[in-house]
Amino acid sequence: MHDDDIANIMRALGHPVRLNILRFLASQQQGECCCGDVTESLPLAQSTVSQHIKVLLDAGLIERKAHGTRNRYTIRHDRLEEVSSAFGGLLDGLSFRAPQKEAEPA
Amino acid sequence: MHDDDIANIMRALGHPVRLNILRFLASQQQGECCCGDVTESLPLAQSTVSQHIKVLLDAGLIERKAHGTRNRYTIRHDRLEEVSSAFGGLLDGLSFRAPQKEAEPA
DNA sequence: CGGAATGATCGGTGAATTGCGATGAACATG
DNA sequence: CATGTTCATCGCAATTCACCGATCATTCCG
Repeated sequence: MHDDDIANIMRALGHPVRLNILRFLASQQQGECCCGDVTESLPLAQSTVSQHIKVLLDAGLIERKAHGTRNRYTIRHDRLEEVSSAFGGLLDGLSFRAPQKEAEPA
Repeated sequence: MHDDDIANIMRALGHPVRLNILRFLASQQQGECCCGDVTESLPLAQSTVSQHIKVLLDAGLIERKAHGTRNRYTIRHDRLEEVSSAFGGLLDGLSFRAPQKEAEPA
């Protein structure tokens, strides 16, 4: 994963409403979870929620499955794994300046 | 850590230049690392770099120490730990909708 | 004290984000 | 086919972001 991808995903995660939506989806996982449900759980207009959902979609964090007249959204756990490891890698890279040598000064 | 804090930090991490700056700081850790050094490593104006540094500062990800006429910047590893665990917690919360029951169906 | 260097901050510009209501496409149902 | 539901998308306004050059405060040095 490149910096741009990571940055993209971080930006997608960088809004409290979006975190809320993700959490809501996670909590509803097994059942229905359409845009309307999400909208009801938030003090925002439907169009705004749809917008936020689109950001999450574009970042690849959620998935849309058409289901009759509704759209069912689910979290992409596979992607979450990737994000997790990319983030871990990022933090690793930042920690104590990844030494070039294979052993630390004994 | 609240959603707003997490979102804030994610937003701070949500720009490739800022990731670059962090990495650069990490790589220079032991020595000097002032704004000028960072600026030289990027195709951006000094004021822009300073701006990005401010974002990282505000997010608490780096630290400024005055050092004569220069400012020395360092990564706040303590904070990075916090971020790491907060992020882990977030992902945990999103994974497989944290079951209410203490045991899974055996 | 008079430069020179460093770098934060200010003002400005254009692009992107966030929010909204309104519209329109897709689908189910009578 | 007409109607109702769901929701993505389209303007639109307000705010924030990213970037820049210019300026100003601080500090060092002669």
